[in-house]
Amino acid sequence: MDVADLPGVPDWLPDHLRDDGIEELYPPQAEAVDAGVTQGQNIVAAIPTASGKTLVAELAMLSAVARGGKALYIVPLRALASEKQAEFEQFEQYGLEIGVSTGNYESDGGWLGDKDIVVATSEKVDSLVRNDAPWLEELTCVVSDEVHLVDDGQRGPTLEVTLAKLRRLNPDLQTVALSATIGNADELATWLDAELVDSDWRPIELQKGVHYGQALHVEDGSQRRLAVQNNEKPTAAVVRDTLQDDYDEDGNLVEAGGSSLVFVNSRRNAEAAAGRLGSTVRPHLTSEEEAELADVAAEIRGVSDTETSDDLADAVEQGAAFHHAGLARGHRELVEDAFRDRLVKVVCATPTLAAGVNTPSRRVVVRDWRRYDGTAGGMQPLSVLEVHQMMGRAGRPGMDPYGEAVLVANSHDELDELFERYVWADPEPVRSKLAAEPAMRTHILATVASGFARSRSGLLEFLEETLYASQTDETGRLERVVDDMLTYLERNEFLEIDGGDGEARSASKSSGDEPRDELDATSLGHTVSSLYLDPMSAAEIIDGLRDWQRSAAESTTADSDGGFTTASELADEQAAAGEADPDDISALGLYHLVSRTPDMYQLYLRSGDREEYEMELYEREDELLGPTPSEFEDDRFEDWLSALKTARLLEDWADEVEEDTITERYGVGPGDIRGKVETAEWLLGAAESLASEIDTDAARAVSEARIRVEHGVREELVDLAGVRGVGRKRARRLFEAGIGDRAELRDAAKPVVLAALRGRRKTAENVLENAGHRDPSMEGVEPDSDVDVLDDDPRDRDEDGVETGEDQSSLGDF
DNA sequence: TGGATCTTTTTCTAGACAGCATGTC
DNA sequence: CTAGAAAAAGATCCA
Repeated sequence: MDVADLPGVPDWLPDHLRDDGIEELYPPQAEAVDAGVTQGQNIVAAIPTASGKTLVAELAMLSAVARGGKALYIVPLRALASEKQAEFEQFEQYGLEIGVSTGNYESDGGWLGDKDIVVATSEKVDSLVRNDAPWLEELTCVVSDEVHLVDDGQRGPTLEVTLAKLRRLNPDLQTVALSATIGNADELATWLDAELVDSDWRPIELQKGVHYGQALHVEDGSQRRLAVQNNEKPTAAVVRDTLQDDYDEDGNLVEAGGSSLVFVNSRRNAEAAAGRLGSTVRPHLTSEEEAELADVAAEIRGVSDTETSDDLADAVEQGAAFHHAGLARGHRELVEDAFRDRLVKVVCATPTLAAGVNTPSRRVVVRDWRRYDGTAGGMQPLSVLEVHQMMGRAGRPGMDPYGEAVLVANSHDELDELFERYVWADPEPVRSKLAAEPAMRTHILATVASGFARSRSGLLEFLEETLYASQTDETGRLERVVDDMLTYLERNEFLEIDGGDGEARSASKSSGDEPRDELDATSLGHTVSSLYLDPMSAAEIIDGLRDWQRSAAESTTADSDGGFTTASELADEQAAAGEADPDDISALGLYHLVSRTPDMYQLYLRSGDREEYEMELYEREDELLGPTPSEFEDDRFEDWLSALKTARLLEDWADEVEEDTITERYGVGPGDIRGKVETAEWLLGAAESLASEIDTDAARAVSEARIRVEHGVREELVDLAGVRGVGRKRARRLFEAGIGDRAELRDAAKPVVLAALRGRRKTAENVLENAGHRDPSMEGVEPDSDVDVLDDDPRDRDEDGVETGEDQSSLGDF
């Protein structure tokens, strides 16, 4: 189909596409147009990655906007939100406004309601629905990218429920769902009342195969010699083969040496493989490449001063790299960019890269096809869909003649099994996971709190609009889970279930069969829902805070009857007893409280950790909020300990412990620290709201603990670190120079400030300006030479900030 | 005695969304 | 109930 023949799109689009070199639509795209994407028709497009899904979405959104509407593009990852934003910004020249909204980032320049196209994560959209964003009603088109993720147990239900809510909010909403090729795309189409475009057409051919012994067995039945040299591992042989230039029968260069993407099943394996493959790659590098790689390596070392950072830089110098979630954001971006620029020849990655941003490669090697799964008790094979997603990264459009995806077999039996299991196999069908309890807990509360359902029957009626309902005939299970969760939510004072009296009964349609029918969220329930907390997390936090309040009140009055059951009873007693002192809450207690909620992904206990943290627990038990579970309640006790480990990491961070010390002490990567800190920040923010809602005196302490993790500083730096441009390092340097807070910074002698900031004039001016200094100019100011500039690890410093020296600090090791 | 190399035992395991109000070194 | 790569520890050999 010629781009001139597109119905319903803006006038400028055909020319714009031609300028991009697009004259004709790909077959699946044409199919989508025939099915009516540009005319408001609902579409499910199940087509491979890189076969032009984005254009299908753009056609739908641009034609919707051309009709005076507004479009929403839902992505599964924040990183994809920014990738799509960059892509859609090409339309700004035609007067369209693009907005982005994710948890950590919201595009500036006006309200989202004024944008024509908004890009957001599914959770963010859910949150917008819960908080009643008025512009959602103006939507005329929603695109859901990677919609096969409704199959995901944790996050799938959110997408499913959110789509159902958006469609109920606006019955005329055009829904475009983009999916990988899956077994049951027709079921998705039925659910969404959509036309189905199901195709495995690709713009570049993808050849799948399995390597075994000295040969690569290709899916068309052919074999190619691919020899493994002396001490080499099969993966290295495949990578080496990819690096070699390809010639055709006449000796013409067909394809210069290409890059490989190797998928493995653990971070450690990724790092080890990258280190080893460096020696495979190095001989193939030109000297210019080596020089450029050295620059990238230097940048990597600059991102963070940790072992991970060093290891990555060492590998990159050799033209190899690893990629996993323990990397800092900066690391990831540097690796992705260097790989796209073809500077780095091999990336060894965990699944981060299969689901993440677009990083195609000439060849993909799926080295490990099983992955450890504790809940299943051992190694589990990857799903066909997942392996196909990895393999789909092979072949860069317009650059490679074809892509190759290679699985690695270690025995003849495995060779056969891999062909059966992955090469020939179709992806498994996508199944809704909505009926799982954790998902129901959250979404029932949200659905009631935001008014989508006001009764049990209304709730069930709403749930009928989900994929789950369309996939099951067995309604009993859903009803059972709903009732269990309603009971749970009522018991925790998030919901009220009424209707036992005659009035409510006659109002409900079901005329008495269901005596308790009417549902209403309590004020607490509304708070929990709009904070986006799992109700179980909220309950844990509330219990912890109340427990503290109770024991604090008990310690201020000699007698107490204990046994408070409600917040108001507690408040009465506390009024009689006098205020509880928020200073008795230790930061560790609060970090532990949020670390043990289901919203925090806890650290893993390794061998030896158990004893270590049992000791720690014994020493600091009184700082923790709530009763320690008995050692005989195995699971709960284990959780308690790993929450303690997580809390200790947060405490270290808030005690200004160096990044590399933390990564070493807890066996995590720099990216994990950020992740934990970010989650803790969010949960403590939520805890702060809950603390004032339930009327405890803890809010101030929670707020301080939050600010301390946010900036990674001790108590005395909280005020300074709040100044824009001042983080944990600069705040500490200013403090050591005698500047204790924001006010003192405003009045401080400029030479002292300049010296404390290590002579950086620009930085000093910025800092002074942000602190509200009348005349921040540093012109002609010389750093005060009496100021000692700290450059050391705070561990080596005692309370007064005096250097204690090596020998003394090493005593602490015993 | 030291070290290089080979062999056995032990260890350890993917990912990442959200509030709110604005910005690290 | 299930695996397997890599790190750590142990064993062997030779100068």
